[in-house]
Amino acid sequence: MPRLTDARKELRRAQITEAAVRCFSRNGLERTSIADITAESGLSNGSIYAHYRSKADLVQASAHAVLAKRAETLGDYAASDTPPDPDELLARLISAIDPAEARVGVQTWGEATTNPAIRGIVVDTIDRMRAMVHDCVMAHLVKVEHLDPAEAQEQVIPIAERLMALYLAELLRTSLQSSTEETES
Amino acid sequence: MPRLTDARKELRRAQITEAAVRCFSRNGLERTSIADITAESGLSNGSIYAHYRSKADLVQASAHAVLAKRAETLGDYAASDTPPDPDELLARLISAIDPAEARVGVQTWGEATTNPAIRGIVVDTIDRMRAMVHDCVMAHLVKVEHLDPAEAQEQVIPIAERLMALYLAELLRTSLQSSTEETES
DNA sequence: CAGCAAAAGGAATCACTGCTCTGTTTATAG
DNA sequence: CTATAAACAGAGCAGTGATTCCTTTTGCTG
Repeated sequence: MPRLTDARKELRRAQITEAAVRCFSRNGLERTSIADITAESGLSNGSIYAHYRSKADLVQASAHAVLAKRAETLGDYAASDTPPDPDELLARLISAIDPAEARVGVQTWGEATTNPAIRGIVVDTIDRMRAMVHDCVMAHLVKVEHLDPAEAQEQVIPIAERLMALYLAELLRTSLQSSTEETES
Repeated sequence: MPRLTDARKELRRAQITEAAVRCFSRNGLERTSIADITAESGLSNGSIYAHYRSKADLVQASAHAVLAKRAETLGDYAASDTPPDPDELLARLISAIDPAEARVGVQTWGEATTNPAIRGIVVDTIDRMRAMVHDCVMAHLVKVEHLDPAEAQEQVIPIAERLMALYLAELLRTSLQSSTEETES
């Protein structure tokens, strides 16, 4: 049964979402046409539909890719066994922000307000990140600050909340800076 | 020279933007057609174009209306001569959030990432709000906490930054809650 | 290698939407 | 009250863009 091997198929899908993300970051989710993505990916109209059922499907996959990548970055820090202090963690998260991806991320927030599928992805990712930040801060309070777990439990929530808020605000700020200048990696 | 008196003209414009905001909050900026706004406002296609040059123009006016209203709410608190303590200020701002407007607000963030006109409005409003929060916190530190102005100057920036971030995060959180249930005022 | 199904290409389709245009109605100034 | 120019209604136009369909090419399996 000749068809693309799974690995190759995954590559094509990635190639398409990456092109899509570039287009989205430049022109927004809705003002990007399939033709734009066709041109950017070097593929053709029809072949995109061989990999994604519809544009909505592709937008969903792209949103997921961008947000998941962001959560993964955080996951790396969270896994470290010397938990960074909260301000340090925030600084690292902020320095890992890519402007183009920030733009698409903020676009997904806007889309999420009216599109249930995207909302699911956004809410889910934010919740997961919040939980990781929470754990990270908790670990720091206990391991580095040597707080009593019960005491740490009391302090951790507002700290995690504040970190998430500052991070989201920074994403917004980045996304609102000159959109047409910097592009490539 | 017979035409609508200025007050009446302003009323019509407001009637249109209010209808537009309701549509946007339900379906998003791009998925709302002029026909939708026509139906929602009880007016007709042609008459909308008598008041707004284009859809982009109308979107801009609606965005401005939503954001300006939000800034105005903050302005009221800032003008008070008994400056609220920062947490109190935040609580008040949050309680003044209207879900439908939060949705449109977040949509404007997404739009701002690729639309210079909207970006101008968004950046401008956020800057103005940040300045007001800054002044408000400063006033509280000096008048209520009786800090030395020089000392207050040092502390005010991170506090204002944190307040803005928590407020923006709350706007986002609100906008991501069930979009199709609650609507009316 | 050969055969074949899937993938790629790309022109054609079709629905949709922003905007314009032509009367018709209405609010205002005198 | 009347004249008038703007506001309004709503059908029509033109352009756009997602999706489909059919043909050609390609990568996989036996």
